[in-house]
Amino acid sequence: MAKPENRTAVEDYLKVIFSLGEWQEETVSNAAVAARLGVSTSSVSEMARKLADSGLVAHKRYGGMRLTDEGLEQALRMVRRHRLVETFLVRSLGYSWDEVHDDAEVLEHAVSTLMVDRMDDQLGRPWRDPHGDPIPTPDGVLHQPAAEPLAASTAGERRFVARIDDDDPALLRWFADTGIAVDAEVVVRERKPFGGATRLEVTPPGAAAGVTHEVELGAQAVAALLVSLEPASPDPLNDKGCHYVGCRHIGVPRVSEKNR
Amino acid sequence: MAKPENRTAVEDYLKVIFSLGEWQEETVSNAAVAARLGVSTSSVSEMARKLADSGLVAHKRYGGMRLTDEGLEQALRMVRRHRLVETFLVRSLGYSWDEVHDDAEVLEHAVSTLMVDRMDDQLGRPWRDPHGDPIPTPDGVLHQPAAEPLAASTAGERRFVARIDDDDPALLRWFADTGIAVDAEVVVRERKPFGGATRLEVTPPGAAAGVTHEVELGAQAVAALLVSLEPASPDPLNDKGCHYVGCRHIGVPRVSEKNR
DNA sequence: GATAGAAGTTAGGCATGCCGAACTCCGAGA
DNA sequence: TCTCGGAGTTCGGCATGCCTAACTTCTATC
Ligand SMILES: [Mn+2]
Ligand SMILES: [Mn+2]
Ligand SMILES: [Mn+2]
Ligand SMILES: [Mn+2]
Repeated sequence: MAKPENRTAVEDYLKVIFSLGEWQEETVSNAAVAARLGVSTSSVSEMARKLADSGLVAHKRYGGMRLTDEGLEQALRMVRRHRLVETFLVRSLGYSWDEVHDDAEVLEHAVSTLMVDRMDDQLGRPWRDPHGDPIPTPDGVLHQPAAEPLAASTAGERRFVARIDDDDPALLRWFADTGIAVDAEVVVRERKPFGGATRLEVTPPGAAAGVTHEVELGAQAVAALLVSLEPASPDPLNDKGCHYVGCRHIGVPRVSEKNR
Repeated sequence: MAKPENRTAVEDYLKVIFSLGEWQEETVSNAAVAARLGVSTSSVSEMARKLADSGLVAHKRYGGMRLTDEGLEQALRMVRRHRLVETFLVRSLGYSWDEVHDDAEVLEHAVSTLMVDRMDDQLGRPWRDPHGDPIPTPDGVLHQPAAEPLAASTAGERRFVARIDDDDPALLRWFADTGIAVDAEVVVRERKPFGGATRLEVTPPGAAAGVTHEVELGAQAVAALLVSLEPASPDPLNDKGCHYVGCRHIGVPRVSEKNR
């Protein structure tokens, strides 16, 4: 029987460090990683040293840590796996978008590169997952849309839902019920003060023009939405393959086998 | 991040004990398990005690071990996962039959029951995998075809390929080239003595009647083939869902959720 | 029936990854 | 500048699962 070669701990740490580091601009605190992974800070200290020894993170004692280029590359590879798996489960196996995250969390450590390639082929090289999160390219570049929290929008502004936090399945189901999905057009009608509700006029994606309805979102729902000023373009906008204007590129492009 | 809940070691041991135990009729030796898993016999001794403590195997000190009903049920669940995953990789992701085994060996420990169900649905409830190995039913019964080693057939006898050992990818590719596949009809032309070659007349599955060719198999190739006297029936033969005459049923049928 | 060697077990260790408890650093406020 | 509390680290332990080496048991043969 083939041995699983358990790298799942390292892989999970890299993913968390990546996502906590504001896409690796900032240094990440020990405590934040511990909270996200649900482990103790002493465990994080130990792993930080191991990752530093392997050259995956830069770690200053009593300071935080930050991914090295090598660590970033591996983190992006895991993000790609996670999001491709989620997309596959939804599009090819009939999962709903609230069911995929936990399964993907396990599968991302188990799928071979062959399987990743086959899923990618079958899905037609998707560029984002069911929640709008961009899928890093095979050569390790993440196209980061210029999206900001819905909380930053004020009454009267029109936005497009770009990404939806997939942490809470119940919230995702509620969003589905209310027509809030990736690419939905939303106009902020009212923002009640002091953490009050936000009223939106929602045009679900693909709806006939003018088919809108109103939705009232609580703070938790608002926090789960990232919106962009301009809609996503189904086709790439330029030769870099960007689907959003003002898209940032994260990661050191890996030289593919062919180009070497 | 969800924790992987590493039960892969236990799962692999159960599978091996199952397959070595002639479908759990006999007691399995420590050394055989060690050889199959590529671990030392002392590791097997330790695991044997743990499995016995969990009630998954019956283990007599210095004697062999044998699966309990509970252990058999779990082993069959793993076999089902392995073979369904292989079938899925071939039919839905374009793997060839020599590529699937190693990937399935990892994935079988990672797929959720939801994913197993969805794959099963999408594949139309397959009853055997790409190598002809029967897939245990969801309620834990394995329909074991009455197949015997090709080595037991003598010149002049006609057989149908029922199962092909998937251990050696190179051998599988060679079989594919020579038209030997599950459901192929073979007539033994000659058996050379002293471990010599076996000459077969092969009718590949689905070939027009009379389209045959000759193949000469070495001992290793012969050992990889299980053949049956009568062809498999694509549709179930009876209300038990058997696809072969003389099919044996292994495993204690689990009462499904609905029937309880 | 004795006995050597094979088969199985136990003991002691290593590696990973986690924990709580105790210690150390560091910087913000007095 | 001093200090104190929170963040970070180290330490000893636990659990898995594997190993080698030494030991025990079983049995096949004489
Ligand atoms: Mn996810
Ligand atoms: Mn996602
Ligand atoms: Mn297999
Ligand atoms: Mn297998």
